[in-house]
Amino acid sequence: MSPRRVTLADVAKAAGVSRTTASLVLSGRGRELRISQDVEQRVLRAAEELQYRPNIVSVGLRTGTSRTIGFVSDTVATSRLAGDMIKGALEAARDRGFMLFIGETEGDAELERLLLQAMQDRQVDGLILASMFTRTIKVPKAVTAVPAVLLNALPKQPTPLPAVLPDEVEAGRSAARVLLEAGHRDGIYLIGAGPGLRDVPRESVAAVERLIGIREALGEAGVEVAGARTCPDWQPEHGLTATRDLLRTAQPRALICFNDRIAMGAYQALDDFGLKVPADVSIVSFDDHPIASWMRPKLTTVALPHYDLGRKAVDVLFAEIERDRGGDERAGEVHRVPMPVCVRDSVAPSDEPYLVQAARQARGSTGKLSAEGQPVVDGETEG
Amino acid sequence: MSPRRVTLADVAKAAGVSRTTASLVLSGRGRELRISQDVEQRVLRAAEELQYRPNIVSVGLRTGTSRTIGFVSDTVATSRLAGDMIKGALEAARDRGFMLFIGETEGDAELERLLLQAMQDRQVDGLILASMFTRTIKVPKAVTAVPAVLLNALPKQPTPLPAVLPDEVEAGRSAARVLLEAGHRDGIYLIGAGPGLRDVPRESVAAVERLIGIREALGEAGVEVAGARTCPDWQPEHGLTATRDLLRTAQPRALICFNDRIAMGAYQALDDFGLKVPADVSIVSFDDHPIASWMRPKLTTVALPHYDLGRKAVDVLFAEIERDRGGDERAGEVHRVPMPVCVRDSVAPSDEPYLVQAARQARGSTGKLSAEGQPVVDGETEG
DNA sequence: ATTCGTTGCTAAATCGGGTTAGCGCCCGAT
DNA sequence: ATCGGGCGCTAACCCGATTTAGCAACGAAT
Repeated sequence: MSPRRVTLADVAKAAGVSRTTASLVLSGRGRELRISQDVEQRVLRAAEELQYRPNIVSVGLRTGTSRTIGFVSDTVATSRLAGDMIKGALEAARDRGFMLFIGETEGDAELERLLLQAMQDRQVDGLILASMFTRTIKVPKAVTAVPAVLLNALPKQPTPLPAVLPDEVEAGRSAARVLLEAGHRDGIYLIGAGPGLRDVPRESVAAVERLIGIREALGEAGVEVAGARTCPDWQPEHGLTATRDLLRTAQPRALICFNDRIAMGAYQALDDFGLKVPADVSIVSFDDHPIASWMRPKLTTVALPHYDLGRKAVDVLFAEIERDRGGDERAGEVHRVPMPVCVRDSVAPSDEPYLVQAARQARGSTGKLSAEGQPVVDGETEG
Repeated sequence: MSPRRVTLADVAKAAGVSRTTASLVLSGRGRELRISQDVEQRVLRAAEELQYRPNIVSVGLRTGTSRTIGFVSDTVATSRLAGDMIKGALEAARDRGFMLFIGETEGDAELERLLLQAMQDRQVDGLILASMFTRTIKVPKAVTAVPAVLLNALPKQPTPLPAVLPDEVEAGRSAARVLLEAGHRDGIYLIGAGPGLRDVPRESVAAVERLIGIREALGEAGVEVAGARTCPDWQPEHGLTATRDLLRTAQPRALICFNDRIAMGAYQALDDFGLKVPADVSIVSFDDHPIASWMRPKLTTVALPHYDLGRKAVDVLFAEIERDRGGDERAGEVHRVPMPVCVRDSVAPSDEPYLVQAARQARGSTGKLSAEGQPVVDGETEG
């Protein structure tokens, strides 16, 4: 085995002082407690020479702190997307000298309970409860004992826990703006969700919020969504069939795909119909999945800021730990992290001059409106 | 704040016994140390009623164990591929009641040193040193103090550390076998590396080993590689250009791509030349990247068993911890984890009857051999 | 009646630090 | 000379467990 670790007692002996004195010097309280310069120097020298490092387990026992935070997620560690969340959290924690415990629950409540217990048995200073995709979660009551933050998730019941989430509404606005700024005003279709706020996959917070943003930004520009196809699950094959279906009856000039996997299917459907991206159809999407930069042409997409989410969660958690120490009570705020646009090659300027578009729109040759003012989509109106 | 945790002293008081007795009963040594049935029952009941859980930090201080292992990698947590490695490790550790510290070094030696220190300060029971892609690494000397295992990596200097790696040679054989069993004997080309063992990307252990396996399996069947294109980096664009280059001069019947990203590029190149997968050209690849099941047709590929690698690393680490306790010395073994074939839709049977192939081969119309018995590839022979 | 051995339990030390209370000592003031 | 007080340091307790050494009570053997 290895040689025994150097302890505070070793340092004290080497410096010819008591453990107390050594402890005071090394924790920086020497000045305050009137330790002489001479002794201070001796202790510091001894610690340096012996390469003393305090045993955090011991400190933890005495002070109740472990310089460790627990990162519990449903399955975040596994997905590349969300792996970046861990990376962000890891680095933010490291900046403060903290380590991360990682745990996955697989959505199993019992496992989650066990995991939270195991972490509290190890005296974690705080917890991050992360979700792989944005949604509402039931907060286990075990977390009340320790400062905690929700990451990429909203509490199902009202709790005083802060939450950190991507700013999906603003992302929706960004996506719309990308098309508007390229001059698109007509033939903009949605693939994956919409046109109504209820036309979304089950439990998808992101879908609703993106949709709101899209409709706001388009609405402010006086542009209507020409139509939409909802996908039950946001996988490439659904993007493929939905887009194929669309192309049989419509001639889109631009697609807003609700994520990159759907966009991948859309690319293929367009290819099947002999349409070129972006010359014939511009595409903007969400997530910035790694695949987005592999597709040809490279996909313009509004990125999920996983890394930033992870960092932010740790920042918020430390604030939470701080105020827990202070004894303050405060309600859980919701923090939104901006989603940046990754401009790549899938959006081209609309070649149709603005005035022509406007005239066409006035004549109502596309983007017909139903009685309720909602775009008519293949006979279905928003519910 | 929360109510104080229940301690052993609380349990002892409730049961009307000393802390010692409570400890003995709860650690299962009651029988052995002649504690009466009555007292045993009282302690167990008290612990149950108070919901006692031992404080692992305290146990750690006394026993020097923390029921925790450290998982240090260059950047493993971030990549989806390798995220599964963590998942496997996580679950294997959990099965034994252990938690995982995660750390990323980004290849920075100083950061690595700090991280290993931070973990040892927290009394980890063992370390897993993981690499994102298979390669040789310099083992930091800080790890000698604690049991450790290399994951997806080989030590640069000889060390007594065990290593866990994917069985790439056998994977190469598997890939070749997939084609052979589909009846392919001619026009098999490699994209990404080869044909010689030195025609590989820098530092790529996987390339060399896959190549060995491929050549062995083909050789045993009396089949020669028809040609190869080496890629400096295994990205889709390189697969695209390499395959395009190949198609200008050759008519492959099957491609062995050295990973799925290359295969993705190959698909596109074949499409450019109007060739269909698998009708015109069969493709088999390596890694089972998520993209493999999104491609159309779905890609047949030999999977990197990330999950199993993670599990295996933990198993080997526990064996290592065990023998460290026993005081045994043993040299670091290399453990190989099988890479399973994912049969999907990119390989079709060769439509050429076996006898015709054999006859053609006998006439030497393809697969010419150089003097050294190596296939001639566009004027370059193996070095 | 003393000695010895079990039986069934507990006091006390230990791990490695943090923290409180207070001990000598020297100096200046009364 | 005596007292008070700042200075510089340390003894001792604490955190929550494990573990060693040993104590009382009782019965059996000498």
